Amino acid sequence: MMLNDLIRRNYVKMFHTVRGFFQIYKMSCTDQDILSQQFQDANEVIQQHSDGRQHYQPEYKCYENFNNHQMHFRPNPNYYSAPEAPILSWNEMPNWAHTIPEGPVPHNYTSSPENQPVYSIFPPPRSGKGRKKLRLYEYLHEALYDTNMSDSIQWVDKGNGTFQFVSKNKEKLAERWGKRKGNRKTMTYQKMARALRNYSRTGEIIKIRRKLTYQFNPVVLQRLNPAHAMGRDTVYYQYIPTEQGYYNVDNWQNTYGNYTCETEYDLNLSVFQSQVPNDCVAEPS
DNA sequence: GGCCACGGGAGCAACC
DNA sequence: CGGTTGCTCCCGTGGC
Repeated sequence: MMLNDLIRRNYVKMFHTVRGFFQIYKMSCTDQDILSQQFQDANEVIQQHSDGRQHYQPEYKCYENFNNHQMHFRPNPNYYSAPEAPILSWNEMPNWAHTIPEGPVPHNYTSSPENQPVYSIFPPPRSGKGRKKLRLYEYLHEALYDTNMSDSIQWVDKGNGTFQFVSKNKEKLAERWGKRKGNRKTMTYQKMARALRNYSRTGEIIKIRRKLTYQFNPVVLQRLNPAHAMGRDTVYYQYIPTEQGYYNVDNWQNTYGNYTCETEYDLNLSVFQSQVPNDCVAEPS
């Protein structure tokens, strides 16, 4: 293999990796300055490891456009203050998913002998101001991907976000939740379930008519699970307690609360906008 | 009778 | 400093 080919491949691979990191990171980063700085750092790494990059069209063209655009992010006021996705075209967009583990990537996810090591690409949770507290549904979603918790909570249907508590160990999960929140008193399943029932009002999670079984709002699921949301034709169905079976995501908001797709529209738009490439030409900003 | 679901309502702490 | 949010805690009721 020619040395040039080797360098080129490594350069392209690095580029895809950084781009992938950026896509995930921009959805969770609350600070535009940090985002810009992180990406600049990544750029420096790329530049340090690529010589004669001018020979590597069209990747370099994409990189150049991407670099230019990250200076023109506009804050999205509707969601996490995430910067709007740069309108770019990525020919190999789905490839970057290989650099990111399947499933959710919680901040504090740790590797263990049972599960594969996972690289945390999210910024660590900020203590104090500027960082929202862990929500119960986030914790449950995290637990569903933690093999150590599989004796307490399990997916019934991962595709539509249906999960079930294991009767025998549900109290254990509740206790862990209480400890995680730093509660003085011991959390019980009953109290945790009360909080879950509150989610029915907002539509984030609904109770379905099966013992100890609940279902995530598809939009919530999508947000918690960005790696799954990208590059796939994901169709979510809603379980309707009236024996009508599963409903499409479009009908969710008609039945449950005020947690509508519109709430997350900008996020979803930015996710999908940046994954439908045709060429490497960026729109003028 | 035990388990689970449901919901009202008060309270609390962090955040805005 | 008051309002809001997201639980937390307790309780009564009802279905299976």
